[in-house]
Amino acid sequence: MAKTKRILKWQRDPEGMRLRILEAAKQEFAAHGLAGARVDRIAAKAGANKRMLYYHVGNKENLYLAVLEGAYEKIRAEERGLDLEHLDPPEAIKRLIEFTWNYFLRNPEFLALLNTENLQRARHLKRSTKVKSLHSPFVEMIRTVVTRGVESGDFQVAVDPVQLYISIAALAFFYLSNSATLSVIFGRDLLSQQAKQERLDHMVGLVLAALTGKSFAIFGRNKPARLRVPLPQTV
Amino acid sequence: MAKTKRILKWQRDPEGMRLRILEAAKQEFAAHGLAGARVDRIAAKAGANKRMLYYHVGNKENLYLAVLEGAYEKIRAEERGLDLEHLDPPEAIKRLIEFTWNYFLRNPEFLALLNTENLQRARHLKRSTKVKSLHSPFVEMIRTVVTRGVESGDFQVAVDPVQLYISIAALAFFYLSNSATLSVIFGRDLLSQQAKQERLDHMVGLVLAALTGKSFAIFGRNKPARLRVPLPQTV
DNA sequence: ACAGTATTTATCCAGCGGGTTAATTTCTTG
DNA sequence: CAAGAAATTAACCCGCTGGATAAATACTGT
Repeated sequence: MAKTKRILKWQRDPEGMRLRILEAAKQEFAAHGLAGARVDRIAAKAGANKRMLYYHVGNKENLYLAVLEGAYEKIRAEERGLDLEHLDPPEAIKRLIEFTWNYFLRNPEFLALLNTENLQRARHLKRSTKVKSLHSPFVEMIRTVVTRGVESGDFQVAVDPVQLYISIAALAFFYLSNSATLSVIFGRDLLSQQAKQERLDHMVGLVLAALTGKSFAIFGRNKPARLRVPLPQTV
Repeated sequence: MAKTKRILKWQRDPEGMRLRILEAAKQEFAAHGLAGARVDRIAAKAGANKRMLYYHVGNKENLYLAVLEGAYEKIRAEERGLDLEHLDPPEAIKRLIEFTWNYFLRNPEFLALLNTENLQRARHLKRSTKVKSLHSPFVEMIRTVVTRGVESGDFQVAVDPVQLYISIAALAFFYLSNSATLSVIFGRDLLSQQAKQERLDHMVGLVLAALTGKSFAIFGRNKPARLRVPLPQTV
């Protein structure tokens, strides 16, 4: 009784604390960049004390690197979960594009973190041994899919898998990462349900048309009728 | 004589000062983002005093917006200088891609500024009347080129010009903007002369193959031999 | 030459922000 | 249950940064 009757002010939970700090830091760094992020806000968001950040992770830059490494680990893990090797080549490429698109949609902080790190010219990434060992499984996957596609006659030409990987990422990444400025420039909401569906159709159509030589429109997921009207609303 | 013999401590040059401030600010904001930029560094780089920034442009945020507006004005001006309407459709698209690629290569600060502004969810762009009136001439240009291409039989399908514009920008923008992290991930220098040439060939090939249905490789600028070897260096 | 204005300089300051110190509380273990 | 280790808290420090003030200097019209 005497032992436990006292009300505890707090409980220990080092692992949980560390996770909450990293999650809060991810949000903060993604929302404000490295210089714009505020250590106090991270602490508050994590339901922690500012001192805890330094106790668990070190200083601000270490915290940032830990967040970045976590982000790469997460996407690589999900990428590994996808096995597309057994699909026929065009279908595999389509799935790959859809996965990339949906991952970026589900994890907008990932885009912001990458942009932030590129603003730093990958200064932190370079000193990370962890990230360098995380090869994307997609490059090898694309290589075998493309090879199979060429052999089966589905594809016209054997593209460099790295180039294709970058291009697929680019089509999705740029659209989402720059949706704010693009929406202002074009005066339309690029993140509406319809706009997103149109973008996905466009990306799949573009890449598969390039690979197969067959017409664009047939790859649209649904409502391909939209694509038959080439004179859309004024811009 | 008596008039001019005195050594001047400084000369007035309001326009020149303003230009130097904006140029220095562009470099600083591009290199460090909005929060990371230092007003003192901008002043030093401009060969000016910190007080001058406030005298000429107002506060830090106004300075940032002025830089952003200048960046958009500059690219729009160069875009207008290109008239592609008279070229045959595939050639016009190729030129468009080359221009975009080269502009980004020549103006890396532009990429960084856009990323910075997107991190702010276009907060500043939204309050700029100037930028909103700066429509890119490329969208209308693409629309007519695509229409002509479809009519002449060069192109398979009439794409939405906005989607195509975004895709072309994406292929170049992402590669260059993210070259730092991508170079670490892939363990190769994506900015070497050869890598840049390969990227340009790939982009032109991808887009034109998609539009025309013809094979990828034929659009390469030179050394198309590279593309015939589909099993490149290990990644 | 003189007065008034535009431009530039030197200096200051209040608050913010990352980081630190030291004390307090909880857990572990013998 | 005692005592040391681990985790957490509260309070403080101080350099830096954006911004402000006022004085000095250059230009302009009369």
